[in-house]
Amino acid sequence: MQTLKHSKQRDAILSFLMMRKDHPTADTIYSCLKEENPNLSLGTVYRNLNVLTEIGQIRRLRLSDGVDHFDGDISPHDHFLCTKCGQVTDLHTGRKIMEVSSIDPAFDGQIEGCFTYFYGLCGNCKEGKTQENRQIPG
Amino acid sequence: MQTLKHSKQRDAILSFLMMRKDHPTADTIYSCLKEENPNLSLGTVYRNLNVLTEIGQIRRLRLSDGVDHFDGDISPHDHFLCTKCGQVTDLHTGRKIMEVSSIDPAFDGQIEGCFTYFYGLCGNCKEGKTQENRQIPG
DNA sequence: TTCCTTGCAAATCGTTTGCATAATG
DNA sequence: CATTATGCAAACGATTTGCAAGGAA
Repeated sequence: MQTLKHSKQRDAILSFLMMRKDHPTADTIYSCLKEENPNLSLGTVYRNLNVLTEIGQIRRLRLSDGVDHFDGDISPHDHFLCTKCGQVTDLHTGRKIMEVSSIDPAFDGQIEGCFTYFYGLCGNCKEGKTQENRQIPG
Repeated sequence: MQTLKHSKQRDAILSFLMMRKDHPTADTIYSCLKEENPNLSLGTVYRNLNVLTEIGQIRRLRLSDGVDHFDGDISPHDHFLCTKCGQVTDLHTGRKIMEVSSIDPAFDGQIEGCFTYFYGLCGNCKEGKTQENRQIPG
């Protein structure tokens, strides 16, 4: 990989992501940051999101809506997807990979980690407060 | 949802998926089935994959390559993604949702289930037998 | 006959890329 | 100065959609 040079755009994207508790898409990031820097281009946002993901400073989430979401919190945690409103929230669990009680003995690879996506109804939807925007988990 | 009518195309897609032990994309399904039915169209494949997913007869997997994969095995099982060659394989674990040792007490939703994606090196890549096709898990 | 499904092609949408210019080290 | 990053617009690839015709209940 080539050496990284400093860039204001990348800094802005990273700090924006670290501030948010949700998981915005490239387009959301672009719209928000464009307010402060009207010259910002969408391609730059995508390029930097890829760089930041590659160097492990952010996490890319592929969820059921088919659009990439990004998470500025790279600490180990899982995600919860509401099957009704589509909202994605952090979910901190005590799970560790070793707690998996048994792994298929036929598996001959080497596990480095895992991501778990929980699904169900979020607090609001449980009480029927939101409009439908159904997502099929996967 | 509207009533489903029988269709040869949907049947073919479903039985094709149930036969495969891997997780083909819409395009792979299309190419394979087109050999037997040259009139088949890609749009039909996509439409039926959506229907089958909605009625729960197949599972859609969104993995790190950004293309949808489909799984004809809807029994509870997880998946393993090789970070080197990008291959996706089934991984049967003894995990049950209750084994999660603790859930964030701030979470006020209702969990119905979860999917776990493991990542690491598959058996072949562990031994350096494959060509690189790096995937970033997410 | 009614309504769902198909094939085809065009449209959509998220993401990537080429290129000339600007910024960084 | 050498190299990476940017903005812009065009290109791309996966998926969806409109429409007229075909097939199932």
